[in-house]
Amino acid sequence: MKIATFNVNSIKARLPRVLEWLDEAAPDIVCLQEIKCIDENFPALEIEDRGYNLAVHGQKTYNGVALLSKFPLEDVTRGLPGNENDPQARYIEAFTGGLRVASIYLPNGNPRPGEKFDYKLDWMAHLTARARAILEWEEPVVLAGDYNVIPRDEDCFDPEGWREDALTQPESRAKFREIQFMGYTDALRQIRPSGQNYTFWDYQRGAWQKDNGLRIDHLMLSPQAADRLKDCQVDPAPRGREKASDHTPIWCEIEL
DNA sequence: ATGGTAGTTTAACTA
Repeated sequence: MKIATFNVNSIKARLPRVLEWLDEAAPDIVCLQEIKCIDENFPALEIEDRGYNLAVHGQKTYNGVALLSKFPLEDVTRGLPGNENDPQARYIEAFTGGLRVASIYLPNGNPRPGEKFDYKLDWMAHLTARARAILEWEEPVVLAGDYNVIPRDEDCFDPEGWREDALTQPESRAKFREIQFMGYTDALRQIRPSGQNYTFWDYQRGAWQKDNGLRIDHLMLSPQAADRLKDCQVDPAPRGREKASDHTPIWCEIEL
């Protein structure tokens, strides 16, 4: 079972890129973030033509997440349980193909300090609570998406330059580690304990050409998923194409 | 010190 996550930065602007990536990478389950459209405007026909079922939690202009799966999507949850009055569409979860999968678009949190950073930490507290609740069910789980957290300095091209950024703050990193300490495994670091493995390069200042990247898109696995993890890779190719997203896909293979 | 890019939307926000 191949599970991928991809922050597309507008599904409308990115549709040709996403379709060609689906054809070449052939993931079984896909978590999309920043679709930037309401549910009715999601290009469902083009995706369903590729054999995917889909569940969308959309929003006008900003945010928006979706799940694609070759298997039926059951028990679909839109928004984080316990955070029902959150106006921002950043979480969708479902049971599909024998796994529980969530597509996560965690708040950026800049500028910091301020209400954006407070919102980020509050949102992470709700995510942590959900992760803990799910863990008790002892299912294979993949919590995948754009976490907007650089877990360690080695995951950033310029740690000193990013020292004041919301993505590297001790509070952000501590909440990310809390998910690990309760029992979730960072799939990429399980398979590749060291090395860059960036998933994001800014559009500005030639970041892609200089390989000035960040590792902020993560696949977090419950023990029942981690025990069956076979591979995990960043796929940098989509970032180098015309009309690319500023993120690139990352995927893992789980033998169920 | 500023600006550099992209998307949505059409001036300003988010990233």
